Amino acid sequence: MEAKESSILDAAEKIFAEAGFDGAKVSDIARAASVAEGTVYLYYKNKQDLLAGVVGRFWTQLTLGAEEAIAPDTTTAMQLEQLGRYHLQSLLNQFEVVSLTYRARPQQEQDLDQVREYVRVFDRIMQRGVDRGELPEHIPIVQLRDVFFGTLEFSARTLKLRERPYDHSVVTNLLSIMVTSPDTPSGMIQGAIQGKEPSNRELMNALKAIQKQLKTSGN
Amino acid sequence: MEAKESSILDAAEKIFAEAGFDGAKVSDIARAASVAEGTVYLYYKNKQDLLAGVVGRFWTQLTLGAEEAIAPDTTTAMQLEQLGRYHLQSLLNQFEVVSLTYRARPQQEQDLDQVREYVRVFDRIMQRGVDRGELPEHIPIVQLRDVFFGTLEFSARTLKLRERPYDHSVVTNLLSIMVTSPDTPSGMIQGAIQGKEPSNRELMNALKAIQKQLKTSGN
DNA sequence: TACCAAAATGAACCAGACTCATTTAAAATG
DNA sequence: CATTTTAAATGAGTCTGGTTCATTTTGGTA
Repeated sequence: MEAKESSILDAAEKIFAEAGFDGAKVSDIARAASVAEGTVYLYYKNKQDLLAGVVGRFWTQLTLGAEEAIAPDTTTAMQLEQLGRYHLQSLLNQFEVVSLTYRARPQQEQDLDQVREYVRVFDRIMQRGVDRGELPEHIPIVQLRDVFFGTLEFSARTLKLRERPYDHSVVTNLLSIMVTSPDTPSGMIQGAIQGKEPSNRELMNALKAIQKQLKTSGN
Repeated sequence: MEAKESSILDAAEKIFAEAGFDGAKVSDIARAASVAEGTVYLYYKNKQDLLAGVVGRFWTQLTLGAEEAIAPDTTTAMQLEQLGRYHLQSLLNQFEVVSLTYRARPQQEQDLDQVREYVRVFDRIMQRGVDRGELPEHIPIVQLRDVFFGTLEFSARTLKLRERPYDHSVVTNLLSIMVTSPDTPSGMIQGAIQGKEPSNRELMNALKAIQKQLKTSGN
């Protein structure tokens, strides 16, 4: 039966999430899934492998949700904002399961693949932005991917630590420093603007810099 | 004896780093430290607490090293670059110990404190930048801190995954999107510049944006 | 040297992951 | 249907490794 496997996964996710990996007993998971302890081991080699199953499924589903959350026919900046919002909300809503990911990493390669699949959503958005001419040709996508996901993950931890809910300014600030749109000449400046008033000195600095750049660059 | 406690920590760090938390046996650690198994429990409540000790010491030492790595009398951008270089190098050189941090998190608050102490190095640099007038007044330091450390941690993972050594462009790119210096009007643009040629179209866009900004903002 | 408190020891204990001989259910065969 | 074959499920028992604690050793003091 296929249904049994996923019922074991469901039980495992529940128990892992509420007790943590070490705190969860395989016997508890078996009971929650209404099977004998030995049955779990027919489907998963060991407890680690079971965790890998839970984590892998989570990221697969997250990928599906991400594809849905992104409007295909809009600007790159808008798509990044949608992905950012979706990602941060998911991290916050399912914080425990996300945390389990770190427990799975070293072992099974399998669930790393799922994570890899997930980050490709970002790569596709950026690549399309380049193809459309919305982004410079030689933009370092891989490094920006680390900026994007790294920032969101640390922001999620910060919010959890301070027991704060989802905060959209995290996403907009992140985008303002990543994407140069007509309205956001620079991340730092943008941050200051939304904090209070725009600082003319900062704007002038940036302006002069660009003018110098234009003059000195040969093309 | 105080020396015995740190010799146990040394042994634990070594064994944890090479075998992982689960793979490390307390009996192995005890043998490596040349004490009996029970002696370990005189100094640490349990295996988790021992891990917290290792992790806590690591971050404390990292903080000391960071303070040293930063020249006190230089620009904010330079100090951030120094901290970034130091941090990324440390993450790469001691990747295993850093990974152990995640295993310690949920439990003991103690070692979280050490991590908190570490990130304050960043806060101090930024705050000084504001005080000196190098940075806008209302810069969102806490969010930028997540950008800084989140990006570096994810970049370190990416480099490890691809078995690449320290890459300074990670730090410079990060700074270019975080800090608006005279030479880096915008992160995206800067990325394109160092990738190949500067894109005039991008520069013009940013220029026009700033001009518009200057006109429309009342002050 | 005798005494004491603190430090150290490691055999024994025990929780919990994992195994496997046995049972039960399902499918195939005639 | 009855019978054989195959697969799935069971849970009592094994075993590993973290933790405890009665006993021993150490180092200082009278």
